[in-house]
Amino acid sequence: MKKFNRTLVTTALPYANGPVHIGHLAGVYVPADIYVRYLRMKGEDVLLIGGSDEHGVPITIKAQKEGITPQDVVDKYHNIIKDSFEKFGISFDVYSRTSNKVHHETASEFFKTLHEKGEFVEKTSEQYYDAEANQFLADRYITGTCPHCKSEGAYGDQCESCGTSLNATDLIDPRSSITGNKPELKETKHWYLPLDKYEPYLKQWILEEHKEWKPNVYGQCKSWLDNGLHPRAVTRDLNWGVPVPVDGGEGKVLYVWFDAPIGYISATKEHTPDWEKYWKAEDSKMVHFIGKDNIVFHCIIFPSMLKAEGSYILPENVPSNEFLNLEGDKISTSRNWAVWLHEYLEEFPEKQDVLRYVLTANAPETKDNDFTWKDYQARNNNELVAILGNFVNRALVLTHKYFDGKVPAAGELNDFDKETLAEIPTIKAQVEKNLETYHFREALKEAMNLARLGNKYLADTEPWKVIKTDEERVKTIMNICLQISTNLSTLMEPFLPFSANKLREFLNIEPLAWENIGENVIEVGHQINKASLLFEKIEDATIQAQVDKLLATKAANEAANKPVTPAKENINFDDFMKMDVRVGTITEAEKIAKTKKLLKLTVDTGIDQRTVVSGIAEHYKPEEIIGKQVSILVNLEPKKLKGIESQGMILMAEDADGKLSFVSPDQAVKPGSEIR
RNA sequence: GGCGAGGUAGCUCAGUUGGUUAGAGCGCAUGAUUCAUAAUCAUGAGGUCGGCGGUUCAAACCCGCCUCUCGCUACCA
Repeated sequence: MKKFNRTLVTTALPYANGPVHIGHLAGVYVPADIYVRYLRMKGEDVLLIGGSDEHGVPITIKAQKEGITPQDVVDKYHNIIKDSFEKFGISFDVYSRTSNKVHHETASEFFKTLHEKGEFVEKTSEQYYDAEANQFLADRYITGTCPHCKSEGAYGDQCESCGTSLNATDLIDPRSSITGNKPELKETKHWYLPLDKYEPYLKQWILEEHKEWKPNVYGQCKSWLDNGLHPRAVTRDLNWGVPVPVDGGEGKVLYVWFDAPIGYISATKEHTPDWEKYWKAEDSKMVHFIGKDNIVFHCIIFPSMLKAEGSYILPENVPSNEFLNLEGDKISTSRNWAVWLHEYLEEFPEKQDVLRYVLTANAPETKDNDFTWKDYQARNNNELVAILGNFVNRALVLTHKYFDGKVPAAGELNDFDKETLAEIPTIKAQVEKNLETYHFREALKEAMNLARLGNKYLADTEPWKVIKTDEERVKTIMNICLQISTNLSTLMEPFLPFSANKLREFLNIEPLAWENIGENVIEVGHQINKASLLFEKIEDATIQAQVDKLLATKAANEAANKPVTPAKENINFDDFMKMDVRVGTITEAEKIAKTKKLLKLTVDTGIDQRTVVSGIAEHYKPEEIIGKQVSILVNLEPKKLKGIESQGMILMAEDADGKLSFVSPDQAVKPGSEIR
């Protein structure tokens, strides 16, 4: 194995268009923090780098919506995010931002270097341009009718209604969302990084030399590499970002994904004039902590950029977590389905470690996981309170009770004492092994075993009984319990820094080095402090309040967030009368094979029995809708879908969250009844 | 559509190069215990390892097909 002399740890840059939530913490920042705290305790040279990603189109859209400048948006969220991380004890050496001067200079230099080396390909293409707003339109700024499902309001890059990804030029009747005008096509030049050029190198580097990467990361890279890489545009027509620093770059900025990872470099520069040794020395190890949505950027694109530049090292590992869900649903900023860190800090003061613990114990390391408040409560009450907090409390209380809080001297150790103490180095080794291979969940579990060991030791030695007959023996027992407690304060430091600190206060000791674990470091006669509680039980009412809050916020936001679609143009009565809508009864329903959404329905329209293909399979099961009365447009011209002729259309009401429901008469009526 | 990851005890997850009775934590049951925030300790129940088929003396693990979940996906439509 390669020997490294220093480690550079980067954490994905959170996008500064909203606060951060538990998903961010669980996926990236807590594991990264555990890792660097561990390395620091071992006395290694390590930097933890982070910062806010402040460029890109969504920020300009948010600014426009709120009537403020993009800088206002990022200032606001950068401060909230930075503050949340600090309060959760994420021990950044530097937490920077991509809108600052150092970064603009660094990114600009980087681009120029590649440009001068001839690493870019320049290409001209046609893009939509809004003449009135005098700017090119990013895909997200163009809406129109989806060429596939014909629904309106599709974006230039994707139709949210049918999920298809699109090219802006495919949209029917495209509109600029800035002015509402019809945009025109205009030629524009962009710089592309020819990823295909680095493909052979990347294949060797990842597929051959980094088989130890996590399966999700390795698999994703392999998928990309096997499919072949293509040149990728690294500039955009936009005015918010790092300006393209070469001729012809006026009015253009670096693509946010080109600019953001360079943010790691700028942040390091900002932190230390010695930044180059972390980025360029062969004996430096770089590790990127990211979420699974970032894999391709950190494993393919950024390495290609670094390779193109030529003087940088590439990451040694890219531990990427999957996603954390919340109470069974995907975490979503726009739907406000999240536990926000700044809110948690207010509502659960002094409980940072509880969340750190729960998120580590249930981290989405191998697959998406679910965070529930009930699990949060259970882990706090049954693990932190009952196992860790309780053991420490027992040890301290007994020491005060029998020996006035002075560490007693151990007498001769019996076999059980020796066996117990011998467990400590074993646990230490297990924790190390797991931390070094990025298995934080397992590492934490092993660390908790030390507290379990303590509880078992007490149960087996029963000092509260022995004290009546053999005080000398109890001195030995308590000495060992205090040794375990001391070791716990060190072992838990990477995971639960606040509690480890509190425990040291109880024990009245200074921070220790990782290598002290397993050594007898607590002095005989040392006075310990009066114990208070390391963790407190969390009551049902507290948890219920959080669940209620979540549900209420969700409901409120759904109502407020989704504006009702504006009314369409007026039509005359004759137009309306052209539509023949009837009440029909569903008599048969079956799922159409190999489709996600489609059901084949047979409907009794009163006029006839007819077949209708309807995209409702995600909302209704075939067996539960038979006999249902629905509204059906009977004179829509037939259309073949998946080889089945659909003769009409079932009318559905679509809720803000996309949920469909039938439009049905509120009492049974005869099939064929007209709806007017 | 193509591709990737995942589907192991009620819940959350381990299972090394295929090798005996498939493990852990939480939850549950029973017992012990009272120093401790009714916390702790011991014991136990609970699994056709997503489904079907194949390779093998031997499959949770290798191969094929199917299925469910999550994700990625092209100047493809």
